[in-house]
Amino acid sequence: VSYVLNDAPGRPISESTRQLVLRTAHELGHVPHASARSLRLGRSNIVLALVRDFTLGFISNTVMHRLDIALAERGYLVLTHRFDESVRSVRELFGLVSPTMVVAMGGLSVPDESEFRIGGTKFLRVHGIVSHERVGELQAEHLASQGHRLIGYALPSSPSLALIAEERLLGLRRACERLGLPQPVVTTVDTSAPETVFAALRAYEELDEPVTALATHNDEIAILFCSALNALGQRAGRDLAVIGVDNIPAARIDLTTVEIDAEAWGKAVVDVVVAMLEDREPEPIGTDFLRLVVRETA
Amino acid sequence: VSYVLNDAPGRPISESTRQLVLRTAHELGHVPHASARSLRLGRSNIVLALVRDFTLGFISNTVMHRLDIALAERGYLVLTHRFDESVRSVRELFGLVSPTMVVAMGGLSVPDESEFRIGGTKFLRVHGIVSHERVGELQAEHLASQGHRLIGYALPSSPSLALIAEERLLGLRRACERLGLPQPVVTTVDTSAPETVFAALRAYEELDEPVTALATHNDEIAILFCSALNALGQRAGRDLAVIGVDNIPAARIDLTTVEIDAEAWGKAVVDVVVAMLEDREPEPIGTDFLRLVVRETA
DNA sequence: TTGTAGGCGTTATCAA
DNA sequence: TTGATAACGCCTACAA
Repeated sequence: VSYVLNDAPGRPISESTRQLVLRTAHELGHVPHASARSLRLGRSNIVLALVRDFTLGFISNTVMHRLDIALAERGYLVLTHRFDESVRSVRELFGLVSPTMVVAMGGLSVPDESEFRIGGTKFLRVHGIVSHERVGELQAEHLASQGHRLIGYALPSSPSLALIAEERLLGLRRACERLGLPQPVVTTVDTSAPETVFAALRAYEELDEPVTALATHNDEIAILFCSALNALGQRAGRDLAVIGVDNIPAARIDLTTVEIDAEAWGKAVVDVVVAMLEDREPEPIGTDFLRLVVRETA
Repeated sequence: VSYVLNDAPGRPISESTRQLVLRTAHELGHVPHASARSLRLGRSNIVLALVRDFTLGFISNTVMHRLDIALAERGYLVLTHRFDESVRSVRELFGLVSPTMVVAMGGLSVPDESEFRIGGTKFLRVHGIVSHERVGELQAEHLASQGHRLIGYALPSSPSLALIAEERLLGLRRACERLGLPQPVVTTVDTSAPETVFAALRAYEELDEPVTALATHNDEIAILFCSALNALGQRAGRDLAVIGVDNIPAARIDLTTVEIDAEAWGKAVVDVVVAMLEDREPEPIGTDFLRLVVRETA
């Protein structure tokens, strides 16, 4: 029965038996039991993608999508879990699911990698493949090239973005130093509280040296600022330069931004994951997923 | 060993044995095996949330979050899977994971519910709890109350939104009919191709009777239109009324919208899921999760 | 080409 | 209070 249902190659099964098995299985409504299979095989074919938050954003979403398709073709199942150490420990997690591989998506700070390697489980941390410091650098370099000196920086308040946000800001700081610009004026913005956006704009105006350009953590925040400027009768690109990150669809009308090539990045992640699943040494992956997209706002 | 590790209540275990078990388990780095446990118990404690796309959006994200927290407290694990019938059949899915319950998130059109009830697996379809027709109605009613007659409607091209989009549009159509307004001018917009937004605006201008108000499928699209109007030197609320749906954070500066109360909805979903998991009859849930939020744009 | 048996890690039952 | 054992459903090595 097992040989028939699994199409075991090179096993001699008479056609009549084969049909009998298939027919009976169908009549009985038989569905193979995943847990039993996984227990016997010693692997589950489940790839567990850990995210910090389901608000994946355009980039991670594209990466997840590619991973899903590519692994489905190879017989693996990608399941996503919102992992929060304060809700459940790694041990508890493994008591509920036995993944063949764990992929920690970007932005997730993982307590200790070795905790995930229980019983030969493979582990990959996606964070680090794209250099977020370089993102901040590109923002600073572009603004400097446009003649700006004092740069405002909009940092998101969301904890799920903190890890990446710090790196981008660090890159921007370093670039400012290297380019001989003053250190940026950093303001924390809560995307669900618009007043923080207006407060940031007011704070910039009250400085002795005016902030003429604003770099934001991502496009969503940049668009918020553009809306706020409009509400004040001002305009991004004219009264204040604004540059975002990601090149999300909503940015593609007029926002200047640092594009992260989600397709290329997704492909790179897929290559590494597949190599690890097949116990091959992964190819070294490229690092150049970034591109400056100049539009109206900066 | 099992009694100790699972803190089995009412089982007489001497303290010395208990300590020995715990110490040894720790020394050996023992981690309980989820598949074996699930096989033996006949249930996995996995709740599989099926989504059409990880671009969950603000609302579904909140719902998922609440579900995750509430079920973790009760010992269940919420795993999300991007389900696409063209990639893998339900049977194949069940060959890879044996969930205790399947929750089909909004926007997912499921081929056949009974397919998911394999081996006593519970099933809930979240779609339908919020009346999306009512959403479209509220949009139309507000625009009519502001004196608008001919309404434009921006329909998203994304297939993952199609199911919900059709319902919202239907509600809007019916309301127009009821209110004695002409049928809306429907345009499909691709959020990743800004030119489709400008094309829609041009199309509205070329009509004999002018479109004075625009209802969109959601806030993200509404914001796109607001940006496009700005780029043309026009302004939402002055040159064209714009109303969205969701009340996402980015909308909270000036967008008029139909808010979906994500917290209340999330709580309702949690209540039903928990009741089903505990084999109780779920309480009938409220249906009033909608509220009109009037701001500058309409 | 088909039949049989053992074991993956767990838990529940029964005997000691 | 502890120990032994069977069984969950599946796959595979081996015998027939």
